[in-house]
Amino acid sequence: MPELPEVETIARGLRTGESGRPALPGMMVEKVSIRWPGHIAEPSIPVFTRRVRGRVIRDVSRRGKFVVIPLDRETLLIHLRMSGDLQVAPTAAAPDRYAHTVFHLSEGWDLRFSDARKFGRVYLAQDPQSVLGTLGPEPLDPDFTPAVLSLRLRNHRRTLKPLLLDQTFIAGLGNIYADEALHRACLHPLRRSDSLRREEAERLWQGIREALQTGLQHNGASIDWVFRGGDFQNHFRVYQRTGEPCPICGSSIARIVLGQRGTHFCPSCQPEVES
DNA sequence: AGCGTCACCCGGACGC
DNA sequence: TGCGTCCGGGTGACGC
Repeated sequence: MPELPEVETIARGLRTGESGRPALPGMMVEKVSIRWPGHIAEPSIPVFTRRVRGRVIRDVSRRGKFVVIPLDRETLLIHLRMSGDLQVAPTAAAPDRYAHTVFHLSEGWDLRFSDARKFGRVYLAQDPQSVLGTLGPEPLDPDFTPAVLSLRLRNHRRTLKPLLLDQTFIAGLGNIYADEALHRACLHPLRRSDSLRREEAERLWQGIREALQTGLQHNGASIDWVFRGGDFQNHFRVYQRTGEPCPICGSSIARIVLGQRGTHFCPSCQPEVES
């Protein structure tokens, strides 16, 4: 489940090049191999194949959990979902069995979208806003102030944890960083969004920023999906630490299910009543 | 309208 | 070995 820090780490690597692999900007897509049609969300496969051919990659960036690749015409948008990974590899090297979509680039290089669980999606859009338009604010953007978060929280009467996972509320958080952010903010995941006092909303803002920035410093977390490099998984405070001691107070980390998602928290640091 | 819940898409991991 | 179950991001259906 690549979330904001993992997607950002992947996007940076593709933009600048890494470990002997070239940077993507400036390279041309000579053709695309689609081994599993379900990967292509839009447009249709024939149209996608035709329109992407001959395009030059201008940049690689990120919006929410999307990898955004502007071409000289149109924009390629890739959502990695659960198990997706993007790698640059020599065309001559055998692709792994999950490389369902492969862009053959200039100079003998591939951009490979490997995705074991096939949840990922590729979009080719004239206007990237048609795909990204519903996303909420970027949590690390300077415009995302505590006041902005506070206002958005009060505009809903929703359970905190599922609200943090709602990409239209805030873009980029997934299960890991939502749990880690709530723990840092000392807020119970069942709290109602409109019940937070100003000081609590500020704590949540801080918790979100700290969790994401710490994840970024560790190049993201490597669990479940094939992702090399990141080691934030060794620094989780609550996520997937059910029964283990809270790093702050030593209490046993609890796990509940909220909105069909495993939710990890410290019952002592994150009391259900106002703190 | 806003909210919560659930099914669905997949296949790896794991328990029995 | 071979089942069954769990997990999860995002979307859409449904009911309140």
